[in-house]
Amino acid sequence: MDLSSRKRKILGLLVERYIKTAEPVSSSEIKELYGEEISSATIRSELASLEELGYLVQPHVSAGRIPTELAYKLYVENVLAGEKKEIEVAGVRDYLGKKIVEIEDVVRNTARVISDATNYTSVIVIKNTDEIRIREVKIVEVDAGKALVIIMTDSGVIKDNIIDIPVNMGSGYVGAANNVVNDLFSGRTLKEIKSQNMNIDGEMLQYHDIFDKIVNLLEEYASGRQDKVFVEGTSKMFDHPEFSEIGNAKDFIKLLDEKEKLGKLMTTDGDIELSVRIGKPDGLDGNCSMVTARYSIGGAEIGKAGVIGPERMDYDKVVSVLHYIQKVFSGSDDKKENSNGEIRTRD
Amino acid sequence: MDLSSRKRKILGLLVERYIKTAEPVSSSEIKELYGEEISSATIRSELASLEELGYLVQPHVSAGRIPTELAYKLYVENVLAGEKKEIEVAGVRDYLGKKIVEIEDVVRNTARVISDATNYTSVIVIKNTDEIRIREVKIVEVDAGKALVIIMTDSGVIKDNIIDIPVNMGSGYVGAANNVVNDLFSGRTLKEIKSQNMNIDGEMLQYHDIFDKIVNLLEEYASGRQDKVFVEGTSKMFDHPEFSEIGNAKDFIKLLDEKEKLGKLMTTDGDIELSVRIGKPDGLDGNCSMVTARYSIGGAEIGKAGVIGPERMDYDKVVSVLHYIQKVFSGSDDKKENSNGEIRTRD
DNA sequence: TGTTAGCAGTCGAAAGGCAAGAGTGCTAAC
DNA sequence: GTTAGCACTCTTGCCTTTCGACTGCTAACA
Repeated sequence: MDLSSRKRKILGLLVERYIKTAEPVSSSEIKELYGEEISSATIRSELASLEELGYLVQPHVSAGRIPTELAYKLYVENVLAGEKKEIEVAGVRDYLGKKIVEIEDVVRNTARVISDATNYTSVIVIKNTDEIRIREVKIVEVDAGKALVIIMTDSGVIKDNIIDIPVNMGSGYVGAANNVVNDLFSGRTLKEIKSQNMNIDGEMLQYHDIFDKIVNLLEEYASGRQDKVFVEGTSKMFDHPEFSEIGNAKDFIKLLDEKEKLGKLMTTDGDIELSVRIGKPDGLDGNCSMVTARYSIGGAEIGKAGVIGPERMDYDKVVSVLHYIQKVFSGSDDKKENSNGEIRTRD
Repeated sequence: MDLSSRKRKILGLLVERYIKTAEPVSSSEIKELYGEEISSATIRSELASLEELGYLVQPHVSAGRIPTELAYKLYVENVLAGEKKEIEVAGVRDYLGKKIVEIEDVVRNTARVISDATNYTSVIVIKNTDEIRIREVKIVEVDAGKALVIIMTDSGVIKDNIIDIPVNMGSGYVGAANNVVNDLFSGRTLKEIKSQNMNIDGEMLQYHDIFDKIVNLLEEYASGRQDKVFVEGTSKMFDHPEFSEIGNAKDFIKLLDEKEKLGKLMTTDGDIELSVRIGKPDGLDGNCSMVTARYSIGGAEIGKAGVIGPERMDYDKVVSVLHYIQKVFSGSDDKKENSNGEIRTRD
């Protein structure tokens, strides 16, 4: 099943060429690219053999070859195994100056930067995971029987939500609840909170209700039902010829339109640092591909950032950009001290 | 310049027919629709006359006629002048049960409902106007020198923002600032606050800085730079044949992609209850039309809700749906009491 | 003067045919 | 195992023809 080194070289050249031109690649084109002396006839016989092995197809008999999913996967393996290209993406580091910023603004801007740098549509999902570390919880009464719960983490304010609280409990009630809840939650992740099975007794019992509601809120985030999905650069897809056919364009936009489905798709690959998914077998319709990377800000895991585009995608560039974003936002190449978050990088 | 009643009738039938079929309408088709006995030759001469007047064009000599912008505008005038169709849109009233909900969730869902009911792409912009009445402002310290400002209004929590505060001011500082700020802001609109020229003196002087920052925040909202734009049902555009040409589709998606521009476009028509804009002269490219309506929740003006689609749009339906949404959300047909917001309706 | 039937004329869309070009597979020779 | 040469296939573009849909015009009629 292993390919000869010549086959590998030819296949690699063909994939790269096709990524660039979106046209079937002929034997004579490869001859040009090959470097050493070799005849097109030899290449033709290699191409025929690669086709037999399932790496290539011919749209029709008098056309060149185009790569199959299998070929892309092999190509991507090589990209991931090799050194990442060093890419500097303008405008990213500006966000790192301020430590506390509204997380959604950072995310929206990150998405835009990724889209502009890669020229593909980018998607970021804020996964409300139970790995996020809570810095502080604030309960603020906003109306009779209603309170706003604000959950602050290392990476900013995640979300605010309204909960019901008991009425007629006196003016000190909310303040006291605040203290109790913070004793229990501050500095912990939801995972820890759930696994720790806190003991609530004596005076604390009266806040049991609020405690439960906050855990419920946190779990609601963690369940993924509330994942927030940000899409930027939708119109970039039109720059790629596969979407000049109206049917493909429609499928693509539909995918982006259904935010929940898209969010799920982004997160189904689990905890992989950087994952590349190609075509139908990976749950993507209409010969699309998706490259996603873990997305952390200053050590706190936020969710996934990624790119979605045609199967014929510039994987090398996309992987490099995402890798760079990952590196910068994780804070690992920054002198900034990070108190309590783990830092994860690839290298 | 006034049209004969027969011309008006023919033009009306033609526009409606074209809205339905997206095909040029022939004289014999109109003959069928006309009801009374009339020959196609007569209609042809009327059509020729309407073309001369600028209401119709012929794609080519052996085709039927299609309406021009002028014809649509006349048609829309009639739609707006006539009785609104009574339309009941499923799923809207569910949101009105709870009074305080996160405003963004309501908006997102409203947008989806509008899109589903009309079968066009819908856009809602939350205009951070200075007409929004502030219920309460909460300042919460989140970090040394950083505080989270939460602005609550009748229609929910609008937004939270981080501001810098003086360091080393003692633990009571933020609490006291809260009281001062609320004395000044609660129950007022930004407009009132700005026009009132509050006098800040004595003890209050030390909070001057915070006061200014909050006013700045509010003004930033009001300036419109921070308008939030929600788009739903992007893929619906593909259901309409004008977007089966890739160029048009691209223009349309680009328009939706540039959220700031889109937001501005939505709000440039000022304070009109329900506005219809058709084609280039109204700032829209690629024969698009846009119908927007004032969008209030329980008396508090939120922004604009609208629909964007091809020039050949079912204006009658769209206007009815938006009118219904407006009516329901304004709270005017609901028994729910509304304490301090003005209620505005059309009828 | 307005309305109508009839007819010639125009133009687009679809279908068919032809030529050019691109690229392959095969074969035979090295 | 590699290569040159050649026949073969299939797409693409272009042109022509045909068909059909509508119109505008004209002449007759109320």
